[in-house]
Amino acid sequence: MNTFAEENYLKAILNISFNTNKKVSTNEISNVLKTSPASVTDMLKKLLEKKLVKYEKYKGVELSNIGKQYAINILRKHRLWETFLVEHLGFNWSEVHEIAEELEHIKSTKLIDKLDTFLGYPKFDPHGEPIPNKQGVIPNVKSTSLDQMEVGFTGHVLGVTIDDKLFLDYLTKLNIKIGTKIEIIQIIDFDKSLIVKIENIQNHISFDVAKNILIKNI
Amino acid sequence: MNTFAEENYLKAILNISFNTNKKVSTNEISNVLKTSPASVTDMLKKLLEKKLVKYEKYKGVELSNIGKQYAINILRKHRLWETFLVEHLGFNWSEVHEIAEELEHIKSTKLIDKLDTFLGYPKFDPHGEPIPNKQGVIPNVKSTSLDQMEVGFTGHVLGVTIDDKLFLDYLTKLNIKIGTKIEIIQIIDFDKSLIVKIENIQNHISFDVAKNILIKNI
DNA sequence: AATAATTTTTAGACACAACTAAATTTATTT
DNA sequence: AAATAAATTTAGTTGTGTCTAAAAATTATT
Repeated sequence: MNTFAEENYLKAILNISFNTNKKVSTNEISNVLKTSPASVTDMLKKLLEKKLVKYEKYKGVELSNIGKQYAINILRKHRLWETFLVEHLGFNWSEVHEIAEELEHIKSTKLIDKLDTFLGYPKFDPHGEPIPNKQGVIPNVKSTSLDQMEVGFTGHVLGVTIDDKLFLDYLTKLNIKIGTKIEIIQIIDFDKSLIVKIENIQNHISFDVAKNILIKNI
Repeated sequence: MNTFAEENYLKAILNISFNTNKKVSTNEISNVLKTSPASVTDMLKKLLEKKLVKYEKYKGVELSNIGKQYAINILRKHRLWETFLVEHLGFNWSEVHEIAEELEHIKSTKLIDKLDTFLGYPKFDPHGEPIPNKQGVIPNVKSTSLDQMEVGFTGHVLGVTIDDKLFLDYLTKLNIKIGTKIEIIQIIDFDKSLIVKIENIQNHISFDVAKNILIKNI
């Protein structure tokens, strides 16, 4: 079995390379995990030793097949617990990340499978992120971030791509949640910020916010 | 905040001294936690430093008020999680201990209070053990272990005092669970073992087993 | 292509929590 | 009361996972 620290490194590597599939740099990992680059190098050696990553000095890392399996399993646990916290314990979507960061390290496979059953095999977590199934298969939906769309576009929020309290609380204040209908009224050329209509109220949101909101891609 | 290891020591000290209220020895702790006595001494020094225990070299330990609060809170978390696992996820009472040993270290107070609410503020866990409330108050029921009773006694099982898989699986095989009616038919003088009637079937149980079964004390 | 800047790794330390072996203290016998 | 036994503590190591400072490798710039 792996330690918490090892699991957090695997998860970080998976997250960083999720869309790009490119090798991950030492610095990127140290930024995500808020540790020193030296610590990252130390850990990468350990993970290489355990054959959880493919790693060459100065050349970056990627997950091995086994490492990826582990990482996806942690993601599965994280997202199932988040679903439980929101749907059954009454947490709101901005509060659950930190708690799930701890719960995701609970080892029992039987536990997570029973939790999955209890929750009714959900495919998406409270942030719209896909939940890997027992076999590690991640449901995929074609989605696009809001910043890619043009003036006049109308669609519904599918999910968000970051799980940060400040961000989620801000969205909540804007009345944006999963399923919310959004219409793009105007795009400001200068900073690419957007004026959008949500529940018949106009709001001005930054490019950075739009980039982290996913909408259905027809 | 305290580490997992510290929390396990606090819990062990609480468990060992629960009924007696006497000081706990280094050896007792090392037996419970399956570590060396030397490790226990090291940790006791650390806990003393943090004012979580009262400890004098060679004289044994006891919990300080703060230490006791922490320990009771861990007990509360352990037992609430066990209740969740049995009542909502469909585990049986012999499977939940190991998992709860991990879950009890999840930090969030809000989580445990919401779990408590979700479960309906249970007073006893699946083994009949009392669950401390948010204030750390432990419900007390007057109970006696089965070995204290005499031939002819009839009563109902209130709970068990150890949370060991082998023991609980054995009880399950004997058809003993919480609420089960037990009648003492005979006590063997030689080894203090008991012949008991459970669901109209006679069984022979050892003194050791009887000692760990609690029955109502009228 | 040489130099500068950046990134990454190595070297050396440290805190935590465990260990074994040896020394010390306390308890029990004789 | 002295000798023996048992329990406990100290001393010295080890494995994780982190750190800082310095060295080495890679990338970017002139």
